[in-house]
Amino acid sequence: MNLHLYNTRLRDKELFKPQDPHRITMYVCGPTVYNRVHIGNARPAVVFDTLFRVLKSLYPEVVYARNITDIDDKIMAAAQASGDSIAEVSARFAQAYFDDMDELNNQTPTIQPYATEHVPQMIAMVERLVAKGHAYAAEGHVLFAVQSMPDYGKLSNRSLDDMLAGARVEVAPYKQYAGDFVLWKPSNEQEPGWDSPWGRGRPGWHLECSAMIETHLGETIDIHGGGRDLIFPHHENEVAQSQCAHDGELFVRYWMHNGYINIDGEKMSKSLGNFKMVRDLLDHYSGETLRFALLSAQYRSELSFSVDLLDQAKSALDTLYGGLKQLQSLEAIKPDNLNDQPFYQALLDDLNTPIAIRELHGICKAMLQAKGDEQAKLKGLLLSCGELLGLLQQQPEGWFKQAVSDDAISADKIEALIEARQQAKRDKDYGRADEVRAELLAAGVVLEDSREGTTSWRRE
RNA sequence: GGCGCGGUAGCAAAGUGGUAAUGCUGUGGACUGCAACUCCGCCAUCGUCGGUUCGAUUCCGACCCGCGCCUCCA
Repeated sequence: MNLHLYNTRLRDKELFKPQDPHRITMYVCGPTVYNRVHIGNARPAVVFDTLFRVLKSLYPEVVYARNITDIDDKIMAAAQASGDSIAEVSARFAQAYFDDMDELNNQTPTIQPYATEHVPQMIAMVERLVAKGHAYAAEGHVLFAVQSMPDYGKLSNRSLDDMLAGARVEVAPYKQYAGDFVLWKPSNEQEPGWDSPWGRGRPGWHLECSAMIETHLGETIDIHGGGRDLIFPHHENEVAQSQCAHDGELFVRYWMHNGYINIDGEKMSKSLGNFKMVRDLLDHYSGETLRFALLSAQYRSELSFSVDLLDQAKSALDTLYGGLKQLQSLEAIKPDNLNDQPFYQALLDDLNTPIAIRELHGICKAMLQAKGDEQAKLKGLLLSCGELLGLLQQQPEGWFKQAVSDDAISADKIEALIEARQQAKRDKDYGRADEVRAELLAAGVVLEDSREGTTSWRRE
């Protein structure tokens, strides 16, 4: 079983060879908790959760860490605006993030470290960088000297000269070189801060990840993931800090970056204001529908996000759950492994989820045509494959009857109307029967009569 | 200016040097009291122009268009 992954570091797909096949280490950049996350923030969570599942199917132990950044100027601003403390704001939005990620069927990462719980490690790392000549203190700040690292810019494939030519860099007076970035910055009395050798202050943006990776996963990790927009400066600077602190030891073996979610051809982002909050989408679509939509494109591709996309995801899931519903009473026979399955092969090829989903449909179709044990095996296969994607794990009845919005018609009322329609049908009063069906359809409920005369229902 | 990505049916999205998966939608039919579900069938020549090749959507070149990063960003 060979897993191939696209490695940003090499700009090529390559065979995944872990450092230690008994213990895989993966780190993914989590949110800065100053507000609710949008669907673009959810993409890496879903993508790397899927990778987490695949890795667990291949290796005995996978340590997956996803951080919570709970100290940041944006959190300070949010706290100021709301009147709550920084701790209250970050705790509230961290919990909101966990809730949203749960809704999307993401498994809980092995470790969810908080930046504020690793400040001593960050300070220690800065001290080491200063001692090794890679960083310098100036006016209460400590800066990383990018020119001290020959390979700086390698991950993002850019040279120092080119970067500065872009000229969006604000050159602070305390910088020795325009491209140097902040490791530590001073805090005033109103701002949160920690005592350090350079005075009371707080860490720069990139430092936390380096410190938490070192603390929990070691100097060299197998996989580091995040959105494409983090390649520079965030990940480039993480590499710089970590490798220089570790005397050049390789920091990350496989760098993985997911593409953006686009709306009308443009990147969804907070600065453009064209984002959709996960929470708001959940008012209209189930978490599983959102997850399916996010997996409908290969993770490195951009994904065109729209109401259409979500409707399509919902319909596709209806088809798959519809197949499972037909065989509800059939006991599934789970496969021992998925090794020979095209579905699995697709995922092992850099998480080709569109092909994996195609295979899901193929298995479902084959399942409905099969008989006996073969059918039970295909049902088990479909469920096992679905599990690897974090899909199809609920009862079909539950899928079809879940009410997504609060003002949906109740199940009791639906049942009552169905009984009224059954009576009308018995009376051959088809006009009345159709009336009831139209009434329910208007409320978003579709009726399905069976050959036996029973009627089941589902929400659209 | 530097670096990079992409243009495939109405929508979404794979893929391959030998005339293009899959899903959704639409549509024809079977089934149904009528529907829904299900089943059978139909619906693209892959941005443009050149080149290489027996043959290119797939390789090369040019061009057009769109998008991204260049210290807020998943």
